[in-house]
Amino acid sequence: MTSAAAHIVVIEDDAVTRTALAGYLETFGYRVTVCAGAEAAERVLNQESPDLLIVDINLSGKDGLEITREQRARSEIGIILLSGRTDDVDRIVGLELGADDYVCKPFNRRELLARVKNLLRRTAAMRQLARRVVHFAGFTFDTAARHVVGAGGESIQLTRAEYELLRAFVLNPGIVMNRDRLLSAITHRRNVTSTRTVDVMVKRLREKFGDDPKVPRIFGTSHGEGYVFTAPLA
Amino acid sequence: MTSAAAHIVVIEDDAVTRTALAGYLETFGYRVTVCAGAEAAERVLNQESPDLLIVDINLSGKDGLEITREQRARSEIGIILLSGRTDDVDRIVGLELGADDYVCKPFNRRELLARVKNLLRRTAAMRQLARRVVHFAGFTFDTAARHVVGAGGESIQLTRAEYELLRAFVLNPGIVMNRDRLLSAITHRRNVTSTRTVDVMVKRLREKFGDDPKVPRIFGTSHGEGYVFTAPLA
DNA sequence: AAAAGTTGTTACAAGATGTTAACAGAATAT
DNA sequence: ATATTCTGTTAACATCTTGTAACAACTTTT
Repeated sequence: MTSAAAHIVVIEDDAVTRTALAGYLETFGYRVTVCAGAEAAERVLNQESPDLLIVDINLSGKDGLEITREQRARSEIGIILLSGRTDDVDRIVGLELGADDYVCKPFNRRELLARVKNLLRRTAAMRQLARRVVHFAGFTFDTAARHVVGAGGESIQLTRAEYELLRAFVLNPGIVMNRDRLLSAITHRRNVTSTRTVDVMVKRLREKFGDDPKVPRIFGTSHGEGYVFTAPLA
Repeated sequence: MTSAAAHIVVIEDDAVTRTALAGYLETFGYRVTVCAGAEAAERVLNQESPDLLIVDINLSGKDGLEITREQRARSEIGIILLSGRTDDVDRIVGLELGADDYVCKPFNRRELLARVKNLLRRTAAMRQLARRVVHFAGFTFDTAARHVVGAGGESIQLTRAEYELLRAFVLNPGIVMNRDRLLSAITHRRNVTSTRTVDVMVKRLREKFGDDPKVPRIFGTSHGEGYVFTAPLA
């Protein structure tokens, strides 16, 4: 598995399937966001960069095929289509639009999980090959090398958790993230309860980046809500 | 897409299906090698590095699942299983062994083609890595000759285990691998107790490549999870 | 302004990794 | 065949990382 929990977005208008699917995937440590329709999903897809999309093909409004076409045009995100019908045409059209997989309902959960795992393994290589370097507040953050260089060229060493946290921040600039979400980004253990861990990690990041908690330039506090990455990304 | 035609190996004991499939794929410009069984296929797989494997699950002798297991243990080649039966168990086992897809006979040719295309797109990034000679951090690693040359042209001698470990790293850049996985890459024993062996091997690799564990440029540590290859591949 | 709740900071214990040394078995040379 | 060298593994201990508790400082609400 890759380090941080993979983020899976489920777009499904049937509430029962939606909830069951999300619950099942969550027990395997994935971060799951559920959407009832294309509109809600697009907000998520525009703000974040999920790793995998599971889409019902028969949605009211914009359907699964349309979503597949749009997403594939702009990203290499993994796409699994769900369908109630065993319809050859739908399946072939979906696959030809670039969906990676097509699963018919009622589907076997274990099978879907295996497909999710395999597809995440495939897309992980692609995601990592696209080396991303981010600049902010004079720092240079190489996400692939897990490495930060300061304004003066000095190397800043990050621990694993600090790296994951910083990555979560720069992937979601300007978005307030609550502690649960940040925690799921930095921890690999399942049975963790304390969200105060996040506070401590943020403090440690602030220390390494010289950010004053009273006047934060990079890691802002949103009282009662969580933290935000506020530095301009260059 | 890569410039050269993708190479697809079809392993299928039914001559009719085999020929039809090969002919169909060839009309789309793929290079296709057909094999009636596992033995013939292994000769091809050992000599060349095909891009995709289409395997019938019910072969006499070594079956498709066994082939899947073996191939997945040593490469990231794309694998599509074919089956005459609509058997949930077979399908799930196949997928859990790491097969990328599972298609039931009689299959729709157009559907299979779409799946082949999609899978080749996914594995393209990985095939890029499977090159014989890899450059990183000033070193040149010839995977076939098991030989490394440093920036100054000096030869760096690797032991078998070190070579296997380095190979596992280079094939999975930027992906955190846990000790079990790394261990299975360097050892072929079954009854392994301690995974600390990996730590020692990583230390020795770091020594030979001049990588400081406190500021790792090549072999990164992911606390609580494992190790990552973080050097940019050129 | 006091109360309630939230966040910042510090210190510490548990857990994980880095490193060295030692050793048995495998490979190689004599 | 025997001696020698090399390799992979294990154990032990030093060092680093991480999660948590406790309390101080701060913010919001009443």
